[in-house]
Amino acid sequence: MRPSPISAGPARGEEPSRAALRELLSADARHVAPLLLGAVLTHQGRDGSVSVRITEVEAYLGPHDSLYPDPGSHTFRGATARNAPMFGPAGHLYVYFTYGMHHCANIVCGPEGTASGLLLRAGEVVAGHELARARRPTSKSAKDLASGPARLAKALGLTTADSGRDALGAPFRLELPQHPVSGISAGISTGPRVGVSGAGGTDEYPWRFWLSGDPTVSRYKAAKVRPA
DNA sequence: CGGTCGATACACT
DNA sequence: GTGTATCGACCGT
Repeated sequence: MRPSPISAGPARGEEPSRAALRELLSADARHVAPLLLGAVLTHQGRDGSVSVRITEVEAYLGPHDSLYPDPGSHTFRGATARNAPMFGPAGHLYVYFTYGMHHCANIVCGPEGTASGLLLRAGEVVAGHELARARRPTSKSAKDLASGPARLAKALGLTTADSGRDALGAPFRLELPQHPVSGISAGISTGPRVGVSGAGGTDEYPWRFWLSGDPTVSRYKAAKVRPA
């Protein structure tokens, strides 16, 4: 068996359509973001299937691929056991646990090793409402089912057990929208990231992307400032 | 609808 | 030991 070629391209032997999708995701996260908006992520769990149309994402950059360091990124201080999937190939999931109770999911982007990705901040449940509702009994309306990063992860049934798994293959599926070529970036807004304080949380870094006017997009809240 | 606050356990220093 | 890429309950408007 020959050693694998030195190439940042898709894995050998991958089905062409999946390889093409992975190639698209292997671009800079800030360029991938508009492609992911409107895309549908499906998770087929043992208890059923839920599909979410992604309406809001945030780019997090790796320690070496950006013009500026990104202290808001989990990869800012290098690889750890938790963030290892971020250093892997594009299209895989990085799921982390935070605040003692919430899971949040990212799609890894960029060439392998750059450790950047897109946090899935909000979406609209487009299939599997009953299961999503069962997973999130506290949601008051359909639009609340995945309107927030932890809500989205919960609705899709994602946990840290899914971190590192390929979002482009079973039991997952990722379908990009058929954007008219002329309107790829139409209806997309950008702004500062949510909940990131200090550098990377200001509008120097407008790395939050959402579908303009979409009702599932979370309202902007400035990073919490603690009293002196 | 908007602001405040407590809960919770894990990763990392 | 410290801080967290958040949520939901509660309260006032």
